[in-house]
Amino acid sequence: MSNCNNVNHEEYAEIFKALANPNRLKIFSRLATCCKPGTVDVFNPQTSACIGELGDELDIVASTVSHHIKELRRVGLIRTRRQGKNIECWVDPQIVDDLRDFFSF
Amino acid sequence: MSNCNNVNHEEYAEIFKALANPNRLKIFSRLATCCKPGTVDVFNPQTSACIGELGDELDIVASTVSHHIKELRRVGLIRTRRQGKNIECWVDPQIVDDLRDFFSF
DNA sequence: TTTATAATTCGATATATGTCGAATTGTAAT
DNA sequence: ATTACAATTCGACATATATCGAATTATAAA
Repeated sequence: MSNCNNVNHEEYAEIFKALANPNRLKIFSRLATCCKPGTVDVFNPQTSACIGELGDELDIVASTVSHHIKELRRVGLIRTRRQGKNIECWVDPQIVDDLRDFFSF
Repeated sequence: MSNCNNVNHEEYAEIFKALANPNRLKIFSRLATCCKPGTVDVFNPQTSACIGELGDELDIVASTVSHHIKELRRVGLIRTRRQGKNIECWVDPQIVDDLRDFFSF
């Protein structure tokens, strides 16, 4: 269960680049967190959010949030689906496990 | 032992930025890995390396390695000390634990 | 003291990024 | 069909970054 360097560094560098911007990191944390009031499970669907919500919470305009979401999605950190007028965003539990493993040398 | 968002996002964004470059990520992995032949412990001092070694292994000129090392050091991912003509570089075990915790939501 | 080796700093350049506002597209409600 | 709301795309700008080679500095050996 340890990394031991059998890892695609290019791919992980891309992932870390996605987490290297404070706003994107906040978005990711916001979507992954288990501490939001009203949530019980780690990856409770309740922790999902849409572009507008995220923009309001972080005080960024929608176009910028959209851009960040695209980037997080590109590297596989989050998933999205349209739900009516909104785009629902959530974190893929698998990637969090992978990242924890990355740091198990 | 879980992150739960009580975290300085600015600080971690800086750390991830340092890991966002393939060459820096390789340097970090190289220094942190437990799989190098001849090493037994996770953070065995044998896994340390100097600028020249790292440059040879990754085929980058010394000035670039030096620059990357400076950056990794700045954000606390590695430590260094001068040993004669060489600069010895190694990974601080604590930061690896911190990073694993970061992904324990 | 001179020479050799390792690392750092400096200057230059090309490339990428974050952010915004305006215009556009997609979806639902009236 | 019109209106309203949400998200995306586009264009622009300013800022940051990765990399190299040349020049410099630090340390050790002859």
